[in-house]
Amino acid sequence: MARRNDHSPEELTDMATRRVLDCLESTPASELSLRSIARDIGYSPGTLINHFGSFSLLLLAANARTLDDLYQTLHTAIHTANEEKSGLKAIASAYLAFARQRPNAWRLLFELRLADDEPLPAWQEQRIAALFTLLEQELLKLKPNARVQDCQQAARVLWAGVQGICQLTLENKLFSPAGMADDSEILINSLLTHYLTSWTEAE
Amino acid sequence: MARRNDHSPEELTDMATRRVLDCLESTPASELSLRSIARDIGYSPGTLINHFGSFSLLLLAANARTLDDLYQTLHTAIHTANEEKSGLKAIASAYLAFARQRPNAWRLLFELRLADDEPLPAWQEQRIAALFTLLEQELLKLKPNARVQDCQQAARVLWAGVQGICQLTLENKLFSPAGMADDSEILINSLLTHYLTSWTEAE
DNA sequence: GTTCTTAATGAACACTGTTCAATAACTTTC
DNA sequence: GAAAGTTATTGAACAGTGTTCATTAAGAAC
Repeated sequence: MARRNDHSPEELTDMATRRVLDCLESTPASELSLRSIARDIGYSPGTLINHFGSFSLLLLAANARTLDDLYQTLHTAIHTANEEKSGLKAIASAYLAFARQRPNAWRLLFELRLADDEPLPAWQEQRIAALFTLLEQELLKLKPNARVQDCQQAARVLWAGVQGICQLTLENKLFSPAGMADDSEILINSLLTHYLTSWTEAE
Repeated sequence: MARRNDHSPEELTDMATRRVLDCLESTPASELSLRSIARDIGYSPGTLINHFGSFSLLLLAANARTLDDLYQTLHTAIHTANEEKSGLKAIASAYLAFARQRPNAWRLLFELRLADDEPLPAWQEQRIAALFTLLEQELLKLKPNARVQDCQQAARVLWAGVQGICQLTLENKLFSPAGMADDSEILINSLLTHYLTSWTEAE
């Protein structure tokens, strides 16, 4: 067969990544396949490989969409903060809700490991940096005289901590004994409250 | 071919799981295959399926060994604690060292997701419960009048938090800006110090 | 020594991601 | 407008995957 030209490259990217995310609504990432995605959008496997470079890079392109959605979600969540619920807690809640609502797409964000000779593209790093900036700004509000480096560090500790809680609860790997409050919302709240109490007071 | 009987079932389990862990020393879990493991130990793929039930369950059996090693490591680490380094920090350090030393085996502990109709076997849950107990005991030492449920909850928050830090640094996904102290040891220390400062004082 | 049980197998199945020569539709040149 | 050049798309082939299953023969039971 020969060139068809009934979709532009941008349209192809859009169709393929959208199809990936649609599948992830009901199917774990491990059950996706290049061939089924190609079949679904009416192209051959080779076409997708030509376009994205590899199946992994197609998934990475889908991750970019997820990251954009996530950024939007967290960004608007900040405005739901009030005197009882700090911006950071609002962000964390929104993050947990996002992970719960789209567990497969969210997991793929962290599961996907590229080959060592394929470094993470710059556009992906920028998206993640933007997320961290969101956190750092909130931390600075909480402790206006904090050093920039301390905010950066605390942002990473909290991010990783919340990430761990979301992940382990999603996978049911916290094995909470009966009688223990184990809603991840409560665990996250405990993490933020205790950490920030000491962090804002320190020094 | 017919039955060989030159290895007992226990020996077969031992050979196969050991081979899996040996491979993980130099190869990520995603590159393992049932067929290569079978080839390496001189059996057919079908034999391993007969014995373990599926490739995933073979990996799960390998995870059991890793969990046992991890428990031993953490258990002995407690004794390195002194007045400057609490038992919890000693455990966290040992945990990080373990993850760094055997990243592929450590990752497999969390990556492996069984089908929904294959619940985690009891012997696996017991191993994980033992790890949590280790933490809860240390927390009780730190705050002798704490309620059991609070120790259980704090153990899970800290475990998940340390887990998140280990994972994200191992995957290089914290994108630490220049000038920020980003050694995971420091991040973990920040998490434990701040969280525990507030937690032990609370109420 | 014969029957019964069962561990182990190779072949088959339906997949997978990736490569690549062949193709035909567009684009450019004359 | 026709010929030459470019390139998106393809099907077929490749080497691999996990799993199933009838067939086999060694060991156990009688």
